[in-house]
Amino acid sequence: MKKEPTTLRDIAINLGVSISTVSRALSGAPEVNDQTKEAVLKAAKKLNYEPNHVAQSLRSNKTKTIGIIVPNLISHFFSATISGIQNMAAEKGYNVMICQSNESFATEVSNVQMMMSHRVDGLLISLSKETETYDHLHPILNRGIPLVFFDRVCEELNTSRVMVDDHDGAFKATEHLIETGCRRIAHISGPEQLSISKNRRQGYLDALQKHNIPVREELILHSSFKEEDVAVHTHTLLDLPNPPDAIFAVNDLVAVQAMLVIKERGMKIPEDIAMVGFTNTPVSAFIEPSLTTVAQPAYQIGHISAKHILEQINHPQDFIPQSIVLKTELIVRNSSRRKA
Amino acid sequence: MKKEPTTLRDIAINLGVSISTVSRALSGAPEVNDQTKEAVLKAAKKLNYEPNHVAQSLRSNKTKTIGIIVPNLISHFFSATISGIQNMAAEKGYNVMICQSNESFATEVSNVQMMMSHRVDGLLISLSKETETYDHLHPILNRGIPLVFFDRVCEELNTSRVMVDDHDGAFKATEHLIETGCRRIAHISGPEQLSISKNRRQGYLDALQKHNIPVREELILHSSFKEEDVAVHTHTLLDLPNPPDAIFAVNDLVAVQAMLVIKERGMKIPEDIAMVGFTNTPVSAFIEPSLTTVAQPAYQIGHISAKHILEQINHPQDFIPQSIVLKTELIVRNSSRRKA
DNA sequence: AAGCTTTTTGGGAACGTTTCCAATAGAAAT
DNA sequence: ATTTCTATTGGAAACGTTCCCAAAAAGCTT
Repeated sequence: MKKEPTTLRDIAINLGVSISTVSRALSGAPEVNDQTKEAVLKAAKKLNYEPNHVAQSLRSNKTKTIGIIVPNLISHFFSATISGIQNMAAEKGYNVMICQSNESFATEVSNVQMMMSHRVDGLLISLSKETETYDHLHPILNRGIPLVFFDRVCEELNTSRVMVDDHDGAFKATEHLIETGCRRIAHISGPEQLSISKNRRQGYLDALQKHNIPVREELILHSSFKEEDVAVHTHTLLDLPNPPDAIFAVNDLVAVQAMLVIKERGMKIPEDIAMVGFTNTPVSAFIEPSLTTVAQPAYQIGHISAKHILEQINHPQDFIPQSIVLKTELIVRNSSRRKA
Repeated sequence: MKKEPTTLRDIAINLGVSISTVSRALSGAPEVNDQTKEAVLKAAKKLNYEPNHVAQSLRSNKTKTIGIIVPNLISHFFSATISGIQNMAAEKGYNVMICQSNESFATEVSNVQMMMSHRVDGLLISLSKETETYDHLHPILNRGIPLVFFDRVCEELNTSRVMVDDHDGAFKATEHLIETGCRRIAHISGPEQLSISKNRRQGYLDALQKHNIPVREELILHSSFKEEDVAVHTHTLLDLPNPPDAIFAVNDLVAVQAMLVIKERGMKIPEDIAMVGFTNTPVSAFIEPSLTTVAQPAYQIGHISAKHILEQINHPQDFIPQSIVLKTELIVRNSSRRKA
């Protein structure tokens, strides 16, 4: 029933040569005679030989695998990123092992441990929203395993990072709202410890400052990414004595949830209140009104992250940690189009 | 700089005991003395021991890894499925290795080979749209590696399958259109060889037949999933002398693309033409008008697929191939709401 | 024909585990 | 005191590779 896979030994016995010779023939070593090489290749095919990657990994101390840890797989941004990573990895002969932290720090810790046990050649990670300490990553660094953060990065550790210019994107978004005549611009931010929350918030603040618009603390709210949470915050904003005339949300998901509440309350977007999101999720183009947003090149982020970590894996000597910052693009749609 | 990971041998030397003892202590074997066990555990922690999963795999002939091959990672359906798989796998102590075929048969073949090389304990696959033969999967079956198809299944091989009742979903969708008064119902199908295309098409046909509506061949078009392709087909349908008053699309993506063309031509949905999709992608709820669709429990599909393959892995003796068919749910939204 | 280099091959260790089998020690039983 | 038993430990093989080193074979040179 269950047939044992063919090994080098099987081929060697079949041909009456040594295991070493078979190994050399299959790995394309130059010292092996052309005829024997041909015979080995033929026998390998006949016996359906498939190299045992596990044994190769043990022997070579390289797994040709890169680990990926993301908060979730389901949101479009992360799945697009992973798509970019996987395609680049495959191109270079690497495979990917994927874990979701489900936004839980504890799960992230055990994911990291698992990746270490698995002896991945490198680790790409986007932090969970709960992550505030980085001790769980020290073993990775101590062992010299290449580590690259993407999107939700860690600014304390001396590693490479791939991200977009969150500050600039948020700045452009906010400035755009100002230019369309909004003056009471609220910001629904994300979990405070996340780099993206901090940077986008700062971009928002700096845009206000540039245009001499005073910051009103009550217009800045931190949300977890949960739907109920966003709804509550939106109601809070709309219930203010002097409610906002625009909301800049930390991402499209939050923006969309807020829009639902606004529409439910019978208010018009953008006439009563303008909306801007972040990321350019597919939904943003289709929702009514279509959502102005800051586009992040998700696939590119993955592609570049993978490329970068592979370089670090294959040329560890000339590696210096760097922060790769990609450009965002403001996509103006109907949720912010109003006569200024 | 790069520190070598601690091995059992390191712990053994550190304590002056044998490797066997260390191994037994860490694996919780009963024969080991309580004091030595404790000492070993302490030393392991002190030296940051992390079991070498590669060595364990080689020795045990089990990788505790399940492979996943999907056409793409980026579409919501597949990422949701994978999320379900990964969470279930993690719960049972397994990890996942993921490949995208990018809808290419050649890539799928090499993905399968890679999975074999990696000695995955089981393989979950959703076929590429180009896949028409299954020779590349025979080695998997011959070696007795559990293989489970999901969503885009193979009906020729004697393996387990997890899918939704595509026929029933399509039937309900078509019947719904008929009930709202549509009589010239077109169907934009998918690649012909895909099981989902065949089954949804048949559901559509059977609903027409049940209601004595003659089938018009010119109203049934097969599309690749490419956007341009869908646009061309939609124009073709609308240009017919007797154009359709409804379109049932093989999935939401196709439906949304068709809607764009319809709106572009200045026609009203659902008044001029009603639309129904399949899958219940997030976009379908937000597009204007909101899209009536047949909901597939994507996460559940993944969860159940993983659960099933794990049972097959761990209890191969009492395994019998089965087809697990999940229910769909028709979600009526505005794209098909018209006074009948 | 003997010595030399070059080409090709084989043997065996090693990677880090697990596990079978044997060995030791002490305790219990006679 | 001798035997028998149990509890605990160590040694070594094995999983399938790769690669170092030595050995054999073949081709050159003198």
